[in-house]
Amino acid sequence: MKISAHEEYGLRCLVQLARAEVDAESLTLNQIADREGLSVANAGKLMWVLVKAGLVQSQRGANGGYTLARPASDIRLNEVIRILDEDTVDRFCKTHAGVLDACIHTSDCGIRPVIVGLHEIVQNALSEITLAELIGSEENVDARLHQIQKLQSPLRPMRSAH
Amino acid sequence: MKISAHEEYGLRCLVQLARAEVDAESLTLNQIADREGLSVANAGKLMWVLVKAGLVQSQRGANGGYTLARPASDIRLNEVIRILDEDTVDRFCKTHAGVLDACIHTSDCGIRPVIVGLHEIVQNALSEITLAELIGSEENVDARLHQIQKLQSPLRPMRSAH
DNA sequence: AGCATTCCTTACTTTTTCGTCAAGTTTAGA
DNA sequence: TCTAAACTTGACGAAAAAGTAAGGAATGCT
Repeated sequence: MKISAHEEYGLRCLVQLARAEVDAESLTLNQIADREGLSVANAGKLMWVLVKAGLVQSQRGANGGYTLARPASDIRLNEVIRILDEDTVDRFCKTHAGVLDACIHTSDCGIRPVIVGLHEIVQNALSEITLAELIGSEENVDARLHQIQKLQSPLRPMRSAH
Repeated sequence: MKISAHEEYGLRCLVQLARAEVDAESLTLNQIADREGLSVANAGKLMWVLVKAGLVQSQRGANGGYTLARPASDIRLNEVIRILDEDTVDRFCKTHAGVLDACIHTSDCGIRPVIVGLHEIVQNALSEITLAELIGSEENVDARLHQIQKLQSPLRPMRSAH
């Protein structure tokens, strides 16, 4: 259960754009790559994904650059992650079926809902955070995260099934 | 934000052992591999990780096999995932620092707490589920997951920082 | 004791993912 | 129109993950 390089880098680039938005500036590819320690080519490919998804606007030519398509306060992290994931969505049992062609658990599978449910939980948590909230100081972001986490109340155990 | 093959397969094997525990039986490697559609070699490697971590007990020789080291109702999924992750833990900014040696955000980073916080949220959700709860019917497991998800109350927005 | 069964361990091959390079296309300004 | 800045795209090579194979060691049964 880890976050991929694509996801993290994409998120970082968006945060840079969110910071630039405060001053109504646009960022060039070189600026973004520099600030995030990425190669220009890699950052370019990453930005293209975000542009294609409609999250970022690009302006070509001299004095061009990238800007957020919407205010940072309107962009929620679940949308960002969904875009950067893209391909990994929709393959639950299908890809991890092992040697078999079809999932061996098609009839009554205890694993599938766990996989799906976990993704839902993560998406749910992410939808509570906007890009704008990430440009604050580290302490603020940290506090925000723990605020979300605390609200997961303790649960009554479920009766054993069978 | 996806689950690796290791994690899913490992979880599946544990569920098989949990089912066998109900009848106080032990499962051989071939049985596990068969039921999960994995190659024997691959399942063997997987089981070895679980044995080493103390989650599973193994008995060599004729009539040998694998059994859970503890009752399934005592094994929570966060522990399972943590074991199967192992190597991916503890590398937040460090591994994804891009071209640079050190994280470019060491001073005041908005991304790091997000990465860490997300893992905590996932671990939190997982700690509410035990292996025993996964051997029920698919509907029960699904209901259980949504029960957890529902308890994430809506949050008040955090004031913008700066 | 010897044999069959089963787990344990190491090394290797295949596949996927990640990152980079290089060439091409579009735009803005002099 | 010409030039430079900037984005776009596809192909390539390196690194990591996933899966495979084979030999070794322990246990129980006859």
